[in-house]
Amino acid sequence: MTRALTRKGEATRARIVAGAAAEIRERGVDEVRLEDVMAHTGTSKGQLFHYFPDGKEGLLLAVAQHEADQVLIDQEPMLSNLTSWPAWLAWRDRLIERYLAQGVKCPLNGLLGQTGRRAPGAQAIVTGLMWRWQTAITEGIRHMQSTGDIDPDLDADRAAAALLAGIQGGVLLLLSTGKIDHLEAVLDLTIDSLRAGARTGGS
Amino acid sequence: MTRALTRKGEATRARIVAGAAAEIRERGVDEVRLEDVMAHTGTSKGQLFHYFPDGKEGLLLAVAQHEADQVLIDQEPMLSNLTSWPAWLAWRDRLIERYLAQGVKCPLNGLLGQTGRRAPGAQAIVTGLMWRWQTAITEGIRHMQSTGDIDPDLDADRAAAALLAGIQGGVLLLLSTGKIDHLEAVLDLTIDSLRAGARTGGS
DNA sequence: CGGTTTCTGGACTTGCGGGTCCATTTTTGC
DNA sequence: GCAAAAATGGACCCGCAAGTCCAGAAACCG
Repeated sequence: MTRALTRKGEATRARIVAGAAAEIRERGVDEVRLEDVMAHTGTSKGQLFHYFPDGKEGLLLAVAQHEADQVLIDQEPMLSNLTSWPAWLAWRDRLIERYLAQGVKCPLNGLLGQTGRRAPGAQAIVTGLMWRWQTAITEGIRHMQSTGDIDPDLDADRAAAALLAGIQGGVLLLLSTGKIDHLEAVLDLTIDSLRAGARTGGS
Repeated sequence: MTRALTRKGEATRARIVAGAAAEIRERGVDEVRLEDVMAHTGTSKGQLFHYFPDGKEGLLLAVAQHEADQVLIDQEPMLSNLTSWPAWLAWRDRLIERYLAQGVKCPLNGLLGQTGRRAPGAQAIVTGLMWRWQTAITEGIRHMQSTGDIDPDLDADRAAAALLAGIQGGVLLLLSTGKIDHLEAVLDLTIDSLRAGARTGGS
């Protein structure tokens, strides 16, 4: 049933999603009109509603999923290979570099709150993104515990939760203040803290 | 010049701001129509534009300021008295309790991104809030350093930045997932980390 | 090929909600 | 008490952008 898209159709659909995503990143969800998407992607209103029968709602949902996936892809291959301290630092550097580059034009900004309100399903997309993100961090910590680089008594899930929250807050503050300082501080201090109780262990 | 409000006028204005704030907390910025504010506060359109000549823009700005102030007030008197470990824990408990209670109905949700887009000045309000918040935390850390409860070599500003980011992210994740776990993890792990290098001193 | 489906373009409708206006009532200050 | 200023109520306007519709072009498939 989802079948019914020709080659050309699929290409157009993808073009719409990518274009809309870019437009939203640039100017914010509620500043982007369907008309803007049309202009930016060279499509007509008929096409928009052909590919997204639910209108803006559906389009926003597709964009949200697209952006959520991108957030994790941008952290690869580092995020899936947190197997040594240099690897952790490389990941840290990638995050800083990534968010410094995009500055205020953050996909999360569109996802959180804004998209969340409009599209009910967007909430699920955000939750899914956070879950995958945190899981990857947890696995990294577990691996380091298995090699003795992190205290095995540490609650990996809890530590990953705290780190993820720190990152989210750091990005949030980057959006508000324009400074990367918070994100840097969180990453550096948290990673240092993880290194602290290495094989010396204990209370 | 700002003078021109009678007793009654000031009361009405305050009623509008408080009512609009409540409405926005409940249903989100872009779900709240001027009409809703009117119904909820028992006012007419004429009044709204009488007190907020800039229309919705101005009203939103006033609401944002009101909510920003409230966020800090809700943390008092703990936030301004981080002078012992029990005090820190009391502050921690207040935060958890506060956010657990309000759950998804978070003023920040309205402030960040949403209001920020619409009202240019809202950005400044958020920045101001974060600055005041972080300053209070920094002072708490400095005080603990002066009593020897925290390693004096620690960069208080940086640590406060990280903690603030963690809190923001924790709240963000509370909004997304409905779980308080992230916020708890951040507070507990960060405070533990601050306690760690007490008077034993650094490396 | 030729019938069928999908794709594309764009004119048109519609409803919502912010903003304007002014007439009336209440308060203020002398 | 009385003019001036502020407060109130609500009818009206108006633009915008989402959504509808359909006719024609292109692509698919046997």
